[in-house]
Amino acid sequence: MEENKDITIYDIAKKLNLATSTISRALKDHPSISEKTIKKVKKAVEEMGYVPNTLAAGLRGNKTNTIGVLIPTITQPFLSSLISGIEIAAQKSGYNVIIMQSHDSYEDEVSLAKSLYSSRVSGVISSLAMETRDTSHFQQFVSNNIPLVFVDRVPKNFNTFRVIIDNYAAGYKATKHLLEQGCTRIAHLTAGSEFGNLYSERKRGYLDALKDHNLPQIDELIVNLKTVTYEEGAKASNKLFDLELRPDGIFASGDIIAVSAIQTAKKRGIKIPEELAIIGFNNDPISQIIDPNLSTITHPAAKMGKASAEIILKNIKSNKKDEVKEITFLNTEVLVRESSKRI
Amino acid sequence: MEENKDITIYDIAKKLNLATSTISRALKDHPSISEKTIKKVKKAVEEMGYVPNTLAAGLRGNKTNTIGVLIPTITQPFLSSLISGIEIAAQKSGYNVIIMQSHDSYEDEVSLAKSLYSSRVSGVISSLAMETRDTSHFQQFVSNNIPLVFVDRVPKNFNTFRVIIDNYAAGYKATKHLLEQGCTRIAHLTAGSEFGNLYSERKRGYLDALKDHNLPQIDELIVNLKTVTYEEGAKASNKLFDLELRPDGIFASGDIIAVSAIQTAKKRGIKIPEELAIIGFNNDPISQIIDPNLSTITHPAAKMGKASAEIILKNIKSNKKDEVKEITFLNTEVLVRESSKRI
DNA sequence: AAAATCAACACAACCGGTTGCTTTAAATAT
DNA sequence: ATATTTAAAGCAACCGGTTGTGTTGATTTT
Repeated sequence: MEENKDITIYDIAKKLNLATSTISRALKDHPSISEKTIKKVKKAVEEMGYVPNTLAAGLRGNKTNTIGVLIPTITQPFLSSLISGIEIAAQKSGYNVIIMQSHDSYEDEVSLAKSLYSSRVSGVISSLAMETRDTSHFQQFVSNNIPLVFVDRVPKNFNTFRVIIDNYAAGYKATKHLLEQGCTRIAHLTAGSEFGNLYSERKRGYLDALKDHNLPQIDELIVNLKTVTYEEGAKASNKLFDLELRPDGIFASGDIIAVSAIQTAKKRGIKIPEELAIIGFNNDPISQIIDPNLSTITHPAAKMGKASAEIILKNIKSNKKDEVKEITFLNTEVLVRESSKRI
Repeated sequence: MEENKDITIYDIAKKLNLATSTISRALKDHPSISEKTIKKVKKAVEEMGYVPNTLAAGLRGNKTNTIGVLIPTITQPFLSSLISGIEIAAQKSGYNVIIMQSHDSYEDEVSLAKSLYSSRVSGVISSLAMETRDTSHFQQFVSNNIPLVFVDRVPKNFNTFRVIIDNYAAGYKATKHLLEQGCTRIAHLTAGSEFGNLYSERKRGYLDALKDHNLPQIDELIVNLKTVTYEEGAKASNKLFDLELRPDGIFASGDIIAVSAIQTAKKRGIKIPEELAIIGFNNDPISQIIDPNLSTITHPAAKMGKASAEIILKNIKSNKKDEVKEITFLNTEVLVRESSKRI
């Protein structure tokens, strides 16, 4: 069992009769090392199969070239695209991404945040867990000058970078679109809590759009789902379809819910979009698979990831702890497809 | 700008008039530290807000409690579920997961493997990039006793752990199912290379099933896609539907392709499953959304991730470098839904 | 030719835990 | 009362790069 010890810069230094500091500097093309030596070092590195130990470098320099991402789950299309966007931007700058899933649990989020801090990530990007109300476990990053970006589901009162869409405007646009298609009884399928001001903002947009078109708020047309799942969507849809006065339009705050509504409606023989126009939210892959194709609101996941990563990269080692951090708004668009196209 | 230096065990040692070694041991409930001292230390840790530095610990101990995952992308449902499975198992044992995407590029894979090695991960789980032919960049892990698990798309000749499904059997089962539904001209939509023996194995199963049912291999019914995308699926499907003798069944080696085939067929007015039975592969979410629902082969992503992680955890620090590593096979099942149900 | 300048590299402390070995003091044995 | 064992904690090297400060010999300046 030969011990396969790692090659270190000490081994290279010994072989070339140089100091470790010279090796270290040569590897980063430091100007005070001669061309000749740099070449010699790099050749030896190649031959001996040296691989730098980022732990040692990180420990000494107190930085790790790693961005931590703390999100509810990676299996949702929106979030996996978000990560992908982060990852591509990070990789381009030589940064790695370490991903942790809170599974929407507050307890896990707290513990994982501590773990991220322990591993001395250079920056953190997070989308809050559904359960989360108190966000003080993120304070450690700000206090220690580790750039922190909240994305999509963000806390309201926390002075750090935020990358979001204008959920209010998006909700307004979605509803307005249905109104323009001639809908007069528009239902809204929403979810979860008022925290994270995601669904609640969309709902606010929905309500204001109605008001601006002189339509009343009808409470029985607004259904609040416990969880954003297909099953809950079907349950809520059935509730709507059982009403004496059925809605002629649905704005669902998520594509899964909208798809569920479409299929539930189809089972009942309700014609889409003639009798019922439906618009979703997110532009998930399923929105293009469902028949009829689902109209939806675009949610620029990859762009949001990219923007978040770039903010992190720009603010690493900036030492502007106490400044007011900007909020980045990304655009959403109404994507009109078959499920809502009446005219 | 107050310098917010991290609290270290030195700070705690100083405050309590103890040695750093005592602090370190107290934090891990070492038997040679008294209960009283342990309590005192933990209280101080709490009060002073000490957070351990895993870099330092990792450097000293040459281990990091981190599992590296190197896969083509995380946006495919199969792969994001795989990661999720890995992550849950890892988190349970106090391990973190660092994820890197090769984007199916060989060059990226090589560079990311080096990066994973640099960060001294305790284990590596990888699914090969499409482009990859040579896998010698993974040798460094095995040589240094870092457990390596290949999952799903695995190399043939590399003595390390592998977690896979029996793609041959799955391809056979899928085809057999179509045969049992009365299909006699079964097409096969496959993809990519012969390397990674993923699609090629499924195809072999397809061919053997035909043979066992005394049906000939018809080359015009076997279409090889360049990439596994909706568009390529549509193109291939149209090619099939343009044939003089159209197929009456399609076994598509992926749900996206199958869904694409369904929608292409529907556009042409081909009745599914009456005129054309279709079965996919993976059991992606879209398979339940498409109308008619897609029959498919289950691909136990989360289980495969869990199994991979458990193998890593079991083999960390085992020092059995030269042993023959086992292959883990997970089960697949034929999931019969509407798209293939004729009887 | 002596002094000043500079290129190129060496020295050694440092980052923050971990761990084998030693020391100290209290408890037990003789 | 002395020797022996044991519990509890201290000492210091170590992991592998990084970096501020020195050192040396060669080149340039006056």
